[in-house]
Amino acid sequence: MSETEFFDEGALVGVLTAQPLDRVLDYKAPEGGCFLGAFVEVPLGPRKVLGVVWGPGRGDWDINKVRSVLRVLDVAPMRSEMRAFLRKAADYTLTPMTAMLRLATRAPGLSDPPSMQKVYRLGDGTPDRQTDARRRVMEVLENFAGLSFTLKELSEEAGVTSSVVKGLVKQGVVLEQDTPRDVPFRRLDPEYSTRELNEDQAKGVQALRAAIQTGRYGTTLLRGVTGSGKTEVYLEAVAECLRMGRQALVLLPEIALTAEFLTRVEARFGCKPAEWHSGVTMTERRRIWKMVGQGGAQLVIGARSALFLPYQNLGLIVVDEEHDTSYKQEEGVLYNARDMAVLRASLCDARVVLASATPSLESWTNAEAGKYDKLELTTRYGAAVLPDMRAIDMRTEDLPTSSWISPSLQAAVRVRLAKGEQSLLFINRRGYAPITLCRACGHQVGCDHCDARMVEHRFQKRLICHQCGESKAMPDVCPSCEVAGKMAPVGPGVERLAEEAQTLFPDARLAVLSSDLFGSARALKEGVRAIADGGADVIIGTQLVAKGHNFPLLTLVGVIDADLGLQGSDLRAAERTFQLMRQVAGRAGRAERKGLALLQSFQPEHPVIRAILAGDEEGFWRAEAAEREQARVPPFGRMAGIILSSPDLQQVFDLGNALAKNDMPLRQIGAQVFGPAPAPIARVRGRHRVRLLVRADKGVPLQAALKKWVGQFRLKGDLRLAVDIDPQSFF
DNA sequence: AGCACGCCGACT
DNA sequence: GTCGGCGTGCTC
Repeated sequence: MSETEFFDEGALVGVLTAQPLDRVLDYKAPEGGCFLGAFVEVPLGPRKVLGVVWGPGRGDWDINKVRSVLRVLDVAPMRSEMRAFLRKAADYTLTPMTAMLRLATRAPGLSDPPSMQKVYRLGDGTPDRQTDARRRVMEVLENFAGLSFTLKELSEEAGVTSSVVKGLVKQGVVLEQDTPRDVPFRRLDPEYSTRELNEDQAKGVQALRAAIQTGRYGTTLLRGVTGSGKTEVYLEAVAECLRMGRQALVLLPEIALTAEFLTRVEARFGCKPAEWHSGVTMTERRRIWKMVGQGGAQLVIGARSALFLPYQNLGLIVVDEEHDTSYKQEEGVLYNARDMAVLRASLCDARVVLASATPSLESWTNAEAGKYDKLELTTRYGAAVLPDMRAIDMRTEDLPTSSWISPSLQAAVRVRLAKGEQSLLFINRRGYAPITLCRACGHQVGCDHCDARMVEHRFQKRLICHQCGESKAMPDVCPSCEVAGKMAPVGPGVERLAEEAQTLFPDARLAVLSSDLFGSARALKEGVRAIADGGADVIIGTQLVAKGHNFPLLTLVGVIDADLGLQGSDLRAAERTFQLMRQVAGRAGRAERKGLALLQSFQPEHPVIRAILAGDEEGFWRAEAAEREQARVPPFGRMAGIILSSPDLQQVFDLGNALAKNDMPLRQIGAQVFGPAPAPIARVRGRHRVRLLVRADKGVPLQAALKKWVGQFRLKGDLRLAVDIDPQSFF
């Protein structure tokens, strides 16, 4: 590629901005010229906006209207590989480039001058009068010589008010200096603390090291059952990457990004890595963005958006829990972080490690086909062993209505209680009851803005829509037939299960673990720790508990409804259930005690339940792969979803029908259209949503056909259309 | 995305 | 008469 790398002052340059004008805009290069990839500030209408010099100008805009780039920003220019990554990701997901750029500049104040802060250190003057407070300040500065303090840090450490420090500054005893706020992260030491590895782990580490040393792209699927020490293995891969002088990124599902994990990283490398997720402050975001771009951050631990940081020498991306569905962004830019990690790595000669106890069928298939290397950790760490897994056949259990804990499960819990061990009752439903029904007329309380049912949350004494967050008071009178006192909860949620457990085991200490019962991530973490330390005998939990916390006293897992997720037409339902069960089952008996997992099921002969119980992972994957291959669905075919939305129901259906009828561009590549049908949630925040599904064979130019197909229609008014490549949810 | 322009209903 | 509703169009 012969691209001009530098543009002289006045030359026509194309600038990509984050404004939703789907094209690169022409500007004149500023005074002093600019490099390709430079971050710049440009005038756009009455505003100044951020942009990136994307290439030579197109020259098709009235030259008299072309304005000049205002200035080049003082940040590292965007590397060509990053531009290629954004372009390819845009092509793959059918996302406008401007939206991609927005993802890549998700840090505030990039156009501000480097932010400065005042720091204080010891000078060589002596105070006119020595006081207690002044002595304490000087002691602190002497004890931590070489470190610099902010005013707040220093005065707090010394236990004085800030005026004491200011007074010392005036006399030259303490020096006040300006330093940049965005400082490099402390260097991580790959040799800081190495840990004894078992044979399996050592073999895995060796293979990963060799792979990283090649300095080439490649993907490794790292499979390891819960407790097999996956984290230790990939942290050694990180260490090797750091030794090579390259940067590393560890992606975690947002919920798994805990202080506990960061502490582990710190224990391995001697200091904390950069931490990137939605809860990080704006100043810290800007620091990370800038430092990643200039090599002042070696390791980022982050949620999926960390993939779009401006790494200058990325050598390794670890995607932990790669099967986790939260890697697929479901709003805004629809991308799957796992796939984008592979794309990005392939463009910058980095290694990818996909880690999971229960890989996605996509990754499993890629590994089987030899596209990914395979590493397996089979030995469990320490003395822990996999639990026994058995089904409880609910058809033969004697269970009154509105109860969900079968006699067999009750008996198992009682055994644990007698031995002082913990039991976990797992149910994948938040709230008290999923349905609130009027016993007089059959009316179900729904959300006013969405087509979702309102879920009763008894702790909060409200009905909540899990889609839009809308809540209302629990009605006493039926909103439909106006009969009073007939509203009744139907079905179990985690809160209701807790109620039942309390009645069944009145002397047991109960703990409910559900994400919405803790105000903050910190409170949640505290709660989990207290419970893990033995603060409860019976734990009732939702999805949340399936994510990697260690409960040493836990020896029984009871899955209330193992059939949830088997019904329906979701092509990944079986896979999800399998993964979830395996993970929850992985909780039991992580320490020395042998665990037991009991799955309550109305169809224990279902192949998925049978495969889980048999512990036959390979068998499950093979059977599932064969079914999908037969149906030519992912990963053996390709799918795309089209979501249309508008406040006007008629309008969305009209467009949906028009799309379905004018499907020539799709027929040309042999793809089929299904729908239009109401989307998984047919109404969200007052907008009606309709979905079409497209299925195509592998290897056909699906994106191009979709573009052509969708491009036939101009969207009027408030009508919106989103293309979702590789959709994850189907109803 | 913003922001201006512009064309129709109820107000001091 | 005009204040203001938000539909349409423009930004290099």
